[in-house]
Amino acid sequence: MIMVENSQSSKKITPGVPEPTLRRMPAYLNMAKSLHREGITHISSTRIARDVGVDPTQVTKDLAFTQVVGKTKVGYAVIDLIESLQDFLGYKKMNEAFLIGAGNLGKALMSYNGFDDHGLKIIAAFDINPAIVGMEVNGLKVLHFDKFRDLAERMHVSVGILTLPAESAQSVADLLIAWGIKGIWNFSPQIIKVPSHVTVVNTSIYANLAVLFNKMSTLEQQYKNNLINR
Amino acid sequence: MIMVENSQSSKKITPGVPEPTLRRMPAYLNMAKSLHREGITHISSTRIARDVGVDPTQVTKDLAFTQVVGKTKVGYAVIDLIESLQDFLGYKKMNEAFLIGAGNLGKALMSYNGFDDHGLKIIAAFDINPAIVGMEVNGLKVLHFDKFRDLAERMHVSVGILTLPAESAQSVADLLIAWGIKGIWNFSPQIIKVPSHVTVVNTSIYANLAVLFNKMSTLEQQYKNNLINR
DNA sequence: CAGTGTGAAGTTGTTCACAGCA
DNA sequence: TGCTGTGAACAACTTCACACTG
Repeated sequence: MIMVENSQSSKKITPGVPEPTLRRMPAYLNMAKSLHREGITHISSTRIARDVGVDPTQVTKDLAFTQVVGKTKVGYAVIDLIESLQDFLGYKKMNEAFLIGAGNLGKALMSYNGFDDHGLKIIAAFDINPAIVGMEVNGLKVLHFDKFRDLAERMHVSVGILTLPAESAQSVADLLIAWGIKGIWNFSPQIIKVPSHVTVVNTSIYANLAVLFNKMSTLEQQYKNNLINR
Repeated sequence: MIMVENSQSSKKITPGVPEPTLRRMPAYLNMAKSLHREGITHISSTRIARDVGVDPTQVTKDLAFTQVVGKTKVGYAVIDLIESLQDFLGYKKMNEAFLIGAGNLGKALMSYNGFDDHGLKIIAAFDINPAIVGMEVNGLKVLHFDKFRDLAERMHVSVGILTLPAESAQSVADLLIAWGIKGIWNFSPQIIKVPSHVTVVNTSIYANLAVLFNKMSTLEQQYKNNLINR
């Protein structure tokens, strides 16, 4: 048995799970859950692959990260899969979050009840707009951002959700980091920079639109070319 | 001047723009816009790179897709950049969209006024929940999904936005496609499958959470290891 | 033989190195 | 010198091929 311990000079210690893998996992989990509801107990990576639309080997390799083991011929036990994935994705321990910017998107996230089962709990929301401060959304009152420091010191919150305009994203992020936040979920189009001990995930709505439009027009173009070329 | 026309047998006609590139472009645009507001007229890829947090060469290569040309020593003209990017990203022509599923997220997207400048206009919203049908959100009435077919036939809508539960995502997508939609923006955790002439972009909120949590705990782990190893 | 698991090959995207320019 | 632009090296991710297992 060969085991390479990458103990080269401090460049990269943990290889980490590939991001594409992480992005696929919720889809596997979702599928496993619906199979479970249907009473199906076992599933092969081949079938997961077909239903989710990726390569079977990919599924196998992805699942290997969760340390679930499949039985040859039978496949994976659906319950094991659900457990392993939930565990791996960190849906079991609760991460408490502050949300900054209670505009449309912010309010939507506050109203979103699906987070509870996915390891995230928004425990306070902030804004600076007087028209918004004081509003109650889904049982959560929107506080003035002034109060942030106070609360951040008392409660040990790990995640900051930024649903605010691009202009203020970086400066608010800096404050969050100074006050001890470990992860930032950034919904603004401004890509923010953070020190290496902090994690950011950028979920820009416009990035997705960009991909959608571009692919649509590429396809259209391709279709036109085909018509001409034949 | 060399110009390679990839006219090899019909395997891939258009190479297409790399998806990561597309995802970065809105950030460049955002930056260019804020420079423009500050009255800055020229910017180098080196500086864009530093501010956005990617490699300078990457920026150059990304921008090359938009056909914008930079001047040596000076950089790119900010106005050109804005124009080229907006054009490239398809923010100039309007794509009309139907939104299906007017729950929290659906309503949030309906209230989101930023789409107008980004080439997307939601012209109708549908649901089947009687408690939601008939509501008015941001000047748009939520219709019963029954009405969809009728409207889809009359109006030539290109984009469908799915903000509905995983269970119904695939079946609704199939209907949309049958009725002529060209692109689907899927917010449900169910990865949906479509014929090759239709584009899908999956924007699962949980996929992002998964990445955030995993990276956070990897970092934490790494930090602990370092403490021990030294 | 239908399925897992894995090393090797292939593909895509990123970073490096450097030529050319003002 | 500071910058664009590009071909070549590199790294990450995906797909292929196949050994193994019940």
